[in-house]
Amino acid sequence: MSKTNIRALAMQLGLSQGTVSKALKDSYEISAATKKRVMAAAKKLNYVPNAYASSLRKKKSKTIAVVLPEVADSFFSVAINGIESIAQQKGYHVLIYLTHENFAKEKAILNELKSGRVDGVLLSVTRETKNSKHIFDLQTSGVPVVLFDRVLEEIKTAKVCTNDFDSSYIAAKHLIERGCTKIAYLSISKNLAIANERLEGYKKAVRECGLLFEKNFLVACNNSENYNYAVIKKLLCSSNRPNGILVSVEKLIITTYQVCNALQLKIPDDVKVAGFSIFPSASILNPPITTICQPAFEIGETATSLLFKILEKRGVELENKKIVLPSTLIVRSST
Amino acid sequence: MSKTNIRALAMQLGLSQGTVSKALKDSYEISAATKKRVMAAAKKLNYVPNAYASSLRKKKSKTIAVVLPEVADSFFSVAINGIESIAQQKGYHVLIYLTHENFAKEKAILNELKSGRVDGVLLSVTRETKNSKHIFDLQTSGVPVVLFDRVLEEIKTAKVCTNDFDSSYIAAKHLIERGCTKIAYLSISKNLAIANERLEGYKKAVRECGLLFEKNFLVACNNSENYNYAVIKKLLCSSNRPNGILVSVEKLIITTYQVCNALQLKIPDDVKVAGFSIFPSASILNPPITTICQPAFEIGETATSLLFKILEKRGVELENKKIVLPSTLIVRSST
DNA sequence: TTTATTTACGAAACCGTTTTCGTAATATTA
DNA sequence: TAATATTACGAAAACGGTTTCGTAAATAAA
Repeated sequence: MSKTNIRALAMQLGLSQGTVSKALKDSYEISAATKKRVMAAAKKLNYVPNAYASSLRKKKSKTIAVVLPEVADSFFSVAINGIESIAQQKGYHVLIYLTHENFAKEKAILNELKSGRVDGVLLSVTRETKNSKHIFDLQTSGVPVVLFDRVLEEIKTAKVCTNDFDSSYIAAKHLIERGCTKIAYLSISKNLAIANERLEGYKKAVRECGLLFEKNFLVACNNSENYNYAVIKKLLCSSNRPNGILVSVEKLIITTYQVCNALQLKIPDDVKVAGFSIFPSASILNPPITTICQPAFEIGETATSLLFKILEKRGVELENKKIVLPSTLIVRSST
Repeated sequence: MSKTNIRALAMQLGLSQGTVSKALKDSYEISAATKKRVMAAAKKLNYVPNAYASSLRKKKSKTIAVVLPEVADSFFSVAINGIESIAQQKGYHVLIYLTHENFAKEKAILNELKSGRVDGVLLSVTRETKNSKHIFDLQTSGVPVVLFDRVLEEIKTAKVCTNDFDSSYIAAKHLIERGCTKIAYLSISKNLAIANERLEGYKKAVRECGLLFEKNFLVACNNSENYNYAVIKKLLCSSNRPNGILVSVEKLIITTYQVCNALQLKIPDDVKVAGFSIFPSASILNPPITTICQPAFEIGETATSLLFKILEKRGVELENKKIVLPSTLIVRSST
């Protein structure tokens, strides 16, 4: 066990605890000579201060929490990298919590985070989250929350996301320019603001261009791969088959391609496909897929930086602003 | 602020702190009536115990750390899912630290973890890690460490990994069966045990089959995409071009495909390619790639379960065993 | 030389829990 | 009824740091 606590260290040195504590923090109250002695002894005894004792007294944990739906998706993996890189650089620790798209879990986790365990929270809500009371409660308990990617407008705080409406609109337009006349839209959630933005962007493009709009072109997918496969297959087998598909979420791209392969539909000849994705393998798919590529790393970084601005009290007033980092349409041979 | 601490709660109820504390933990010392009263008041005042005060007193943090090279890779993303799912189920918190393949960082992180911040550590070492003193030090300071995927044999502890040697051997054999006579091997590290296992598996297959073995078939890649692209290109432009490639790490698969496209080399006609990967998109690549698929989720789960067995002191003696979860070769059209 | 100031440190309170131990009040047994 | 056991709670000491405040000694100013 790391038996050397500050008391033992002080004993060894013939100093008081307080003096040792101050010396280690390079306090002006302590003479240079003493500091040197203390540092040397600390190193020799391999003294590592107890994190929780310190946090308890200082009421600062040097820890943030990241709460997100899942990490299997490329987007969140990369976002975590952005978050961790800033946090590590600031000397902060990162707790990670997965909600698995389960609202009750999100609520329970946020409630637990009132325990003083973290100084701040980065949150991307579940697909089920409609109500925001649990977030508000956490905020009023004194824990700042920054929302990223899947944000909730009604919460007053900093938010970082991408231009879902515009990029969806642009992608749909692109499909239309490439000759698509019947465009289907694969969605994953009805509650999510982000999902609605994408849907509305798509709708706007379709409306503007006077395309005919079949109700069954709006395909609601869920968490079940089998279900999604079936429902996409049904879409592509229908008499009124779409000749373009806008896929609003990464993993559905794979399913879409698989269905096309199974049905021997040629992309882009029979159907053109574009999707929201940051697949590193986008360029080597068959065919390479046109993607709306989200700045995942930057979103993570930016959200974390904003949180730290609050934590470091540089500007207390930076609340309730929304930062939009643009996605980019990368055209490849699937359209 | 969450002002309600246990003292305030006790005051409100006209009880002592100790009594309230015990009541909340359903101690036998407290009458049923009092418990009920306390629970009700706690709920009403939205009392959430301070995590660090509790940890400090109990000398248990209910927290584990996951230290790994990076999370951009599919493997680690999925492993984290496995880890988090077990941890959450046990009521533990998960701290995540990325070393970015930097040994000094790994050392610093592990040293910091002597602070009592965590009860245990799950570690997958960096590509640079040769020395294991820092791990040993952490262990002797009383923090159990379980290694996963990228393990270090010399450390006495539980280890969870996959059968890198065998699966590499099998994959190389497979390439040979498919007619490859000149097989290159793309590697990423010289230190890593796991990398060496894979290399040796490959070598064994090549040797067994009496294939000619060019020194330049062993291609050492690194973290730089540009470098890797160049070096793979050089390999495929050489007069003695290989007709099979075994790719030992996921992200190099993409580079390999890109180089083949650029050089207009047909997979699998001109070169057959197989690689270690858990790409969800493996089946829709051009062409679908034959992969050695690692049980990432299970590795994460198993490592975490082992750690909890130590933490919960069920069997103190479960040290120094290595659990091998087999990978599976999934043959697709790239070979 | 006397007074004011600065320097360098120690004593002790404090952060918010948990846990040990002691003890009235009540219940049980002899 | 007296002796013993049990029940239900309170007082106080931890846990290991940090921080406030007080104060001798050293130094500077008058």
